[in-house]
Amino acid sequence: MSASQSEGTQAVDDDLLLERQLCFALTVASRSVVGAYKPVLERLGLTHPQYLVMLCLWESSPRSVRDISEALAQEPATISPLLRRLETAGLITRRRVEGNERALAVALTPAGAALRQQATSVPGTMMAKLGLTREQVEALHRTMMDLIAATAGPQA
Amino acid sequence: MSASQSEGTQAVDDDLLLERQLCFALTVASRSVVGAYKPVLERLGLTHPQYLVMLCLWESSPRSVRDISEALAQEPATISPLLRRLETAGLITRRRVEGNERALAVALTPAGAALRQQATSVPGTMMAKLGLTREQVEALHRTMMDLIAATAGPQA
DNA sequence: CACTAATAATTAGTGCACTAACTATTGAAG
DNA sequence: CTTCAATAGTTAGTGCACTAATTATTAGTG
Repeated sequence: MSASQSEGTQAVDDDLLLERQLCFALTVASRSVVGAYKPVLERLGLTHPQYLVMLCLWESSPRSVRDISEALAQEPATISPLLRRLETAGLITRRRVEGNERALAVALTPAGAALRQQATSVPGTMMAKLGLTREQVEALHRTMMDLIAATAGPQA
Repeated sequence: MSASQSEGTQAVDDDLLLERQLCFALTVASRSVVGAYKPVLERLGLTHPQYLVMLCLWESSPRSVRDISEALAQEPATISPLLRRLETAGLITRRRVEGNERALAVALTPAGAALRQQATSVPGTMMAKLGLTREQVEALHRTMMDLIAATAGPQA
């Protein structure tokens, strides 16, 4: 029952302490940070996942659902209803691509494009709110990307 | 090309690049790690949030809903239906506390307590799966706790 | 004691995320 | 050309997470 240590049972038991779980800290951190974004994004009328989709489209505008879902590392089934809500909000349009009737062209409306201006202040606001320097944000970002790579890693 | 430099607009625009968003990296990392747990926890018949509740109860068994919700940093409204499913699975019981009819005593059943044995291998399995050393896990954990503290910090 | 505050848990409603199943188009092969 | 597989999106179903509203009990105050 050991775990590469000399003191089998106790070490394994300690590993089951809630506070020691990386997965616990990670999910709480994720929810906390998303929660911190909430009031800021509310002023744009966006939820956090919707904000990510808009970031996506501000970078390049007519994109397919699959393209967006890959950029955000999410299932198309998750993105689909989310896009419907953004369309209802008047920020994007969904049209079939001519020449490929099964693909969808998701594009910004003028309102959606205009929202970008208001969004430019979000990263700075959040950095201030979290009390992080640009360097700290970048370090955290690298750490997260490494972790993502680890999950996608060897043989998953 | 950074912002602490002389070129204002460009830096702000760069901040809106999806790939640079800490919130993006963090949510993807969280989903990825939870996803990596999934097949491992499936063998215990638990989802990831349910696993966290069980960790909680393995540490101390008759606990109130509020107590659990505070330990997990989640709303009681989130925990409530989750506990109902754990009760249906036969892992916990929910009984009113005598002497305080509004509080609920959430306690492990023998089956719930027994499941702990099988769970002892989870942290080690996950460390191996992610290719992380104990030191790396601890460093990541500290980083996340710091980030959580930052969101709870100054004036939220 | 009656009235009110506060506390404990649940329910309703919205939205996100996943898997599995389904429709519809496109492309490839015989 | 027709069949069959691959691709693109959507829908259905389960579960998590939050806010707001509701019910029930307990505690405090006049």
